[in-house]
Amino acid sequence: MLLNLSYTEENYIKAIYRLEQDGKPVNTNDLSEQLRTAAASVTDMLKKLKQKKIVHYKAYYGCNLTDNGRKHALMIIRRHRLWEYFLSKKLGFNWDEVHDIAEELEHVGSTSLINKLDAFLGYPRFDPHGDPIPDEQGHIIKLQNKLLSAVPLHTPVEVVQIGDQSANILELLNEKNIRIGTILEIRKRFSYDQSLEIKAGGKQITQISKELSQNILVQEHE
Amino acid sequence: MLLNLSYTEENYIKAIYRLEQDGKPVNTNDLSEQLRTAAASVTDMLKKLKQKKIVHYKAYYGCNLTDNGRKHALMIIRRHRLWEYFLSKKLGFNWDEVHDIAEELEHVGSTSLINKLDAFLGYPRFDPHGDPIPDEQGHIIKLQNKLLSAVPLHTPVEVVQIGDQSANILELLNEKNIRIGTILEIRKRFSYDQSLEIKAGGKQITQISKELSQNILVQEHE
DNA sequence: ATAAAAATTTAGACAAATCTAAAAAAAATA
DNA sequence: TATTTTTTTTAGATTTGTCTAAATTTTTAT
Repeated sequence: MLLNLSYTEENYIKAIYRLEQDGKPVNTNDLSEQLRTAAASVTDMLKKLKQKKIVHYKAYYGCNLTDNGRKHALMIIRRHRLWEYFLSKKLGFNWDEVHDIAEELEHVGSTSLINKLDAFLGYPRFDPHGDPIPDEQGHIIKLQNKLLSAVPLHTPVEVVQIGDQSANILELLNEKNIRIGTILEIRKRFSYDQSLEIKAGGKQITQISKELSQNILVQEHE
Repeated sequence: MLLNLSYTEENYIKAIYRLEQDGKPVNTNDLSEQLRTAAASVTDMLKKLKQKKIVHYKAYYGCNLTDNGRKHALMIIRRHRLWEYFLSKKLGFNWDEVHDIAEELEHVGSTSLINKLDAFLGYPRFDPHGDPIPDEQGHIIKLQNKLLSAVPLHTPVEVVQIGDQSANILELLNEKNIRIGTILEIRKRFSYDQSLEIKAGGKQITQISKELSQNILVQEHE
């Protein structure tokens, strides 16, 4: 049912999916930045993906995934997140090491491989960063998480997801002993740079920059 | 220490390693057949691999792996066989389904991935087809197995390895209930086509073609 | 030893994905 | 609205791995 796509095409689809979250069309320039590829190359690829009915594309307007394209995206994400779970839970990698390896493994396309891996792992619903794993049909749990930056003072919240997947952010969070499940509470908010002073895990006090606070997703804690 | 190679280059190295087993130089034509690629393309690639010091190559003569090339080959084989073991033992695939998937997984190059996978699997020494798995240093157990075609009549032997890895042969062996560990005994040998009549697993009588008998490796059974 | 056959390499072309530089369109600004 | 700036596309070139057809070298057979 789904076409066989090249490694490169899959990376474009993933990037479009990521940038598309609000329904608006995705710019060529934003895509070119996301993929670190010249804008001219992106234009070429978008024409190709249009031909394959993976994106809607109009010159000078931008692109969106078709229903079919979105299915592809969800399958790639499913593969990526299942491998991340495997690497972290079975092979003992740290959560800040799994992303790059999963980035390669996700392109191995066999459907039966992924479904058997899913079963082997016990049908996990979230990857080690707290992101939901789409099921075999491409259904994905929608979370109503808040950004830490939007949480009021003195309200205990639980870390449930990290927005950015770079090794850099995960290294920083490790340093501060913040991981999925950690309870946070904001003590002060500095309006000068919108940085925060928080209590992490019930005792440790630490400073959080604006950028970081916009990449930590939390839920209320009882 | 080892260079980063493309998917394609790795496939050439694997094919050369396979054809090189007896130390003699590998012909361009044999390689081109093995890889299902035009001989002219093979010539081009051999020049490139020579530049990268992966093969010794002289025009009209043939090629051999350098010591460095052989190290690469052993690492690719290590990755392939560890994935085959994982697919078969952990995910529950049949042994005739694992080869093609491992063929893709083997190109994911992370060394720490493979070493952690090895540990997770308990450092297995043989893959599901009975082939030895090279260790982290590239050491590989040399087996002195016999081809079934070379075994005398009425001598019980144990299947320890399958030479050819195609799904076709494995399907045929499944049909005949022959797998690693099965005890075989040759009952008759037909000189017309060198086919065999054998007893498999102590009771079942079945016919084996010459081709098949040259791809079943066995050891003496007590 | 010489001619015929087989194997291998060279030459030139092609497809995929990329690039830079220039042109064109859309958006922002005056 | 006219002009400038930004974004996007077109044009033409590059790299990797591939192909076919022709030329060359090696091997085989007469």
